[in-house]
This record gives sequence, structure tokens and C-alpha cells, in this order.
Amino acid sequence: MPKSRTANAPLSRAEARILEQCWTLGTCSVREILDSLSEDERVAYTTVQTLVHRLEQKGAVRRVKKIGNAQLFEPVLGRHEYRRGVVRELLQLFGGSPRLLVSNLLESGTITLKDLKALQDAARTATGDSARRKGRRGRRHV
Amino acid sequence: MPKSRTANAPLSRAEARILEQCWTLGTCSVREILDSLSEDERVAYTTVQTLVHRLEQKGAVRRVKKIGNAQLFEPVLGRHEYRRGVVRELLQLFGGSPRLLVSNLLESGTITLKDLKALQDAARTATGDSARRKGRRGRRHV
DNA sequence: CTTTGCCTACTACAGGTGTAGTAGCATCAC
DNA sequence: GTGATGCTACTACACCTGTAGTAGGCAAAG
Repeated sequence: MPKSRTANAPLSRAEARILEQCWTLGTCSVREILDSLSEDERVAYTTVQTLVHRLEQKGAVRRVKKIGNAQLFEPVLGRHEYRRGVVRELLQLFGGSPRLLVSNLLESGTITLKDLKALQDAARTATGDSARRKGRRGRRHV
Repeated sequence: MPKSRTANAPLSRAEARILEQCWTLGTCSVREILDSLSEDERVAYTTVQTLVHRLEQKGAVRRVKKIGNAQLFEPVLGRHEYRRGVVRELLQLFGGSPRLLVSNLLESGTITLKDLKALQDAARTATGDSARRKGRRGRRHV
């Protein structure tokens, strides 16, 4: 039977979409998330609410404070960890071989040799360069 | 609401697992699929049967002939197409940027620069070599 | 203080998914 | 032919997911 909706259970498509908005918005309320959705993704307020609730159950977000009668949430699971997990999932499809995966990208023309080259250069400088970039992007708290 | 179980609808995890066995086995029966599953994946005969049935509804396999009273199935959806689809799905997570995806693989140490290098070489010879490789890998029919 | 409005906690429900049971027909070994 | 076996077609069912409605509470506006 399908997975239990407890801590670090896998996120569904819709849940991930909401979490994504949380990443963009930082600490935010249900309404803010709703408003941040594009026209064609708009759903009912309660739908977002339910999804946020489920995300909370799965430990992907947590409520941090209450302002007035509104609850503010904040992502716990980071974009990076999440992506890592999903990619790991995907890799199983390729027998755990990331090379096969990239190879697939190449064959289907999704990525080009030029792209790979660029990535290599970027990676080389990032790793071998000074020390270790720790700031990542400009995390404006909110 | 979730997707309809009609032609080329997305495959669920379990369905994909079964299809995978079909790829390995080639034309095969429900029992053969069941028997080919490893110890810890073993499920009831009827479970496999149901999954094969759903795969059929989704157009991923088709019944080719009947031997005795047993039905033989054959994959319609190829491993390659399937993978391509899943990767495309995943890419949306990375804003459609395959570079970000590979970048993630690098950062998490899932793939190395050496791997990329090897892939590039392989790709270069395959593409730029003679004319156009049309056989891909040794596609032994079945 | 009452009204108005947004917020939250439940509840709901149809369709998907994972897993399996049952009934009945087709075959094969006698 | 007859019984043993295995196969297929239904049926079942709990849990997940996507989406939303409802009731009731807090708080700002008047």
C-alpha cells in the first residue's frame, strides 16, 4: 500500500509545487502562496491550505509564528535536498548510473556537448578555485 | 484530479517496475514476470496480472499471442522513450534546465568530472564519427 | 459592541495505486 | 473423459492525491 503521510514521506506533485513557492517566498502565509501562483495554476484557498497542511505532516514546512490570526510557514526541506532526493529516485531508473542518465540527455538532444563543457569548467573553478563558496544565492530572509 | 488510465497515461512506480521486467524478458507471460522478480519484490500473481492489465490499458504493452491458455505480452513503449519521458518530467523541477540537473549531480558527487569527460568522448565519436549511428546499442530483438 | 472578512480546522469525494481474493474456463496427465 | 492445475476476468479495498466546501473563530472597521 502507498506510503504513509508521515515525516519525510515523498512529496506529491502538487505538494512539491507549493513547497517551491515557499522557497521563493521564504516565510509566508497560505494566502501569499495562493496569490503567488500563476493564473493557470490558481486553485481554491482551501486547496493550498490542505497541501500546506500535508507538507507540514511530512515535515517539509513548519509553522513559525502567528500574525493576527494568520499562520506563517517556512520551508524546512531545502530545494537542494529535495532535488537531490528526486534525482536519486530517478537514477534508479537508470540502474543507478548517472552516466546513463546524462547519456540519455545527450542522445535526446536535451543537453549538448557545449553544455557539458560549460559545466565542467564551472565545476572545476568552483571546486579547485579559492576555497568553497558558502553564500549560495542572496537568501533575503523576509 | 489524477490522470485517466487511457493511452500513454503516465506509469506508476509499480507499473514501471513490471514494464522493466518486460523489457528484460522480451515477449513474456504474467508468470514469467512474476518469477523474474527478486525475492523482496515478490507479490501475488494477481497483482502482477493487474499491473500488466493496467499497462495494457495505458498502451505500454500489448498481448501478442496465446500459448495454451496463457497470454503472452510484449512491451510497446520502449525503455528509451519511457526514460526520455521521465527525464522530461524531472527536468521541470529544474526549471527545464538540464544543466542545473547535471550541476546537481556534480555537486552531490553523484557524478564526477571524469564521468562527464568520458561521456563527452563517447558522444563525440558516436556523433562526429562516420555518419550517423542508427543501431544504437546491440538491440537483440526479442 | 456588532458587523465583516479573512483564517483555520474539519470534512468530503472522485479517481489513482498497490495488493490481493474469487470464480470459472482451458489444458494436460491419466 | 476426468480431475488437477494454471490462467484469465472480475471484484475488493485501503490509502494517496487533487480539489474544494463548511463551520466557527479572531480581529479590524464602524
